[in-house]
Amino acid sequence: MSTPSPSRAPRRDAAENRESLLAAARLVFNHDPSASLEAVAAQAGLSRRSVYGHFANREELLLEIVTTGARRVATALESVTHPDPLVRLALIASNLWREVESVRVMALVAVRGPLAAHTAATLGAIRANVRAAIAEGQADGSMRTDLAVGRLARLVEDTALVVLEDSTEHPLGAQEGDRLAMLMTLAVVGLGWREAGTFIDGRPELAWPAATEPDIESDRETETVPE
Amino acid sequence: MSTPSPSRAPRRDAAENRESLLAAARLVFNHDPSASLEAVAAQAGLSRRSVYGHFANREELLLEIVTTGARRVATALESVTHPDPLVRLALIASNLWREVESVRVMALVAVRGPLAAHTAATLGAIRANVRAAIAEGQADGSMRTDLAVGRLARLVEDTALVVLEDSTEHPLGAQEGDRLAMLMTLAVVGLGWREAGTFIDGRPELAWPAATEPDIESDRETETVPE
DNA sequence: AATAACTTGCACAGTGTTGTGCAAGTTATT
DNA sequence: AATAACTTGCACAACACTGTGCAAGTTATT
Repeated sequence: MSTPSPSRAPRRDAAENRESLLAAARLVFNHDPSASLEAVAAQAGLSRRSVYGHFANREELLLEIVTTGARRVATALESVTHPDPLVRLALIASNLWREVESVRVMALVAVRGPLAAHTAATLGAIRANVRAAIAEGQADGSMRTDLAVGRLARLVEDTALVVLEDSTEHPLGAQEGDRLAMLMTLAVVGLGWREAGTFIDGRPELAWPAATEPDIESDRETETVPE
Repeated sequence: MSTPSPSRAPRRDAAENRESLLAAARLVFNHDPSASLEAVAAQAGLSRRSVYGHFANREELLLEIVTTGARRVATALESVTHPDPLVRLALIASNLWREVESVRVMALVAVRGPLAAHTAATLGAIRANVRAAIAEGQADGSMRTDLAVGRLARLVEDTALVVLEDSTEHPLGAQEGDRLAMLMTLAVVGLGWREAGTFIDGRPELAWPAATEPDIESDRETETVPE
């Protein structure tokens, strides 16, 4: 039943085209989530008609992008573990930024749009992780206790998205964005800005990974995040 | 030239219907910004056809809602003046919440959607106000200086919108929302959570206005913002 | 009661999209 | 070189919506 018999192996370029379409869709939808399939196909260098050779409908295409993206982010983030809940949160923020930076708009769609319900399951693990870290931080006194866990968790999430949104219109270097994501997260959970800054600087886990080629731009001051 | 002569005064109910349509549009579009005029008309108890008796097209209707809304908010906020820039920011956040609470989604559309360019002028005054407060706060050491004014200003704005968004899905009492808006704003500009809390509690200007009818639900604790 | 002002319902044109069928073409695989 | 796998272009139906014209109705105003 696995090999009906009178057929041949599927062509390899078909798979490539499928990937082209996915890549094109990521690009185009990241610019305008409600773009037409015509636009996507054009970007992929294919015809609109052929889209339907790979995906049953628009919905399915969209869904594939979003779910694989969500899975990618989820696996990257659920590996984050650290005894200190503040560090854990900061690491989550940092990793999220790195993963999602290049597909910001789609990420927002995935989280906000009608597909939110579908990604909720995949992203549930992350959410749980954030929630747990906050509960722990509230318990040990390192995070604010004037807001309920659930609300605070959502505010933390949304704040991460804010950084993404803002950087969409006002670009930010990878490193600056990384730091900003952490700073904002810490701010929301209750740390004052000096506290947050020294906290980050004091933990090697939160440091920006040293360049592979040693100090190639070590003369560049990065104390502050420029506009 | 003001009264051509062979006509009559316009009917009073027409103006009412126009208002009904605007109210309906606010309601419906606030639920789904891309809803059809059919839906709007139905909500107003009128026919789709009659919409065109009052507005040239969809765009014009949308525009009227957004611009009058923006004007309303702008006039409410530009009157905010206070020597202390922190208080000023908190007041802006607080007033914004009160003005916009009931039309959250439309507010987001007005600020984010394609009409953003149109409202930008109206809301420019507020933005300038926020920016000025931040610059002042940075100068006198009451706000963080690790982020540039422009970026910080945008983050403050976006954070206000986050509170609006979150409260759309997870409703919040008027007073709780008010306080949360202030807390988040202060957090973003650098205050630790205890600092922010005592700051708000220490300024009568930032207190929730006393009920007109004395303590009608005074038994309700509102120290914390529930989920 | 007369009449202008307004509303309504219907029909219709136009637009932009999605999704399908099919015949003819191109291309990878065997 | 044969052939299945894939792409393409075109035509077509369907849908949901916007905007307009018009004749017939209803209602406020005078």
